[in-house]
Amino acid sequence: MRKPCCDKQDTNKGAWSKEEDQKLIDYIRKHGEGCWRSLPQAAGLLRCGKSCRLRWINYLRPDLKRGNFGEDEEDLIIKLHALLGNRWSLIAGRLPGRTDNEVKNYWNSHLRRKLINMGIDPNNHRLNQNLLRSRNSPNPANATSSGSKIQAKQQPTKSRVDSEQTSDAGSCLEDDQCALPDLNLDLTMSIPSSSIAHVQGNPKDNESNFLRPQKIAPSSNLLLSQ
DNA sequence: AAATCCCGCAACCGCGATGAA
DNA sequence: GTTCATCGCGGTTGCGGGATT
Repeated sequence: MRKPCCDKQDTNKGAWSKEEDQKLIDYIRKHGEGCWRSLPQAAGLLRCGKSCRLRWINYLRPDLKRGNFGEDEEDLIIKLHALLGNRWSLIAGRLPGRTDNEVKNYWNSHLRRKLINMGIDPNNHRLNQNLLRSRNSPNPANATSSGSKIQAKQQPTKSRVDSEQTSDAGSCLEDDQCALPDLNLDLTMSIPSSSIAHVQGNPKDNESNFLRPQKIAPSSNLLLSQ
């Protein structure tokens, strides 16, 4: 049994009711986001602040797109994952109306399997060595990728046992044998003018800023060319 | 029709980062 | 420089419902 995230005994857990949703929406409409710690009490909710924040960000925000991912979105996620690894918030930041949780779930439930069926290791985006070998072997039956559902079912169920979950995808870009050789992942950012002075003063900050998604201004221009 | 399996999604938890005192 | 409170992220879990047996 998991330990509760909040010490308080009188906080609700689990699925949100419509009333709770409405309270949260009403409160944020009036007062805006922020100060999640004190929000539940102020809004009359028996929830911890963390839970409120998550509910708002992942489900209630008015600018959320929801619905199925388009092919262009799928492509973008795959490319960004190849470059960034499991930095879901950073990836979601390039997909308007999508949340990190949504992108993460979609990756784990759809895209991972899709790549596997294509013979690509979803962790490092390289062609699966076993598949490469079997493709070279005289028995073509080994190389087939049909029957995707059956193949998927042979995978250990998601992360529950799956140590593959952790990704070193970012490193594949340094490798000549990356599975996506035609991919030009020229992911560059234009630094907001207000922060240029800081960066110029300390060139090493370029890297650290890039790896710190929450520090990237929403207006940052992350260019992805192909 | 009932039982079981499996998938997708919402929500929770732990932990690192950050900023204020 | 240290401590503490809070926020935000990524990993993980659990439930509901559809698919399969």
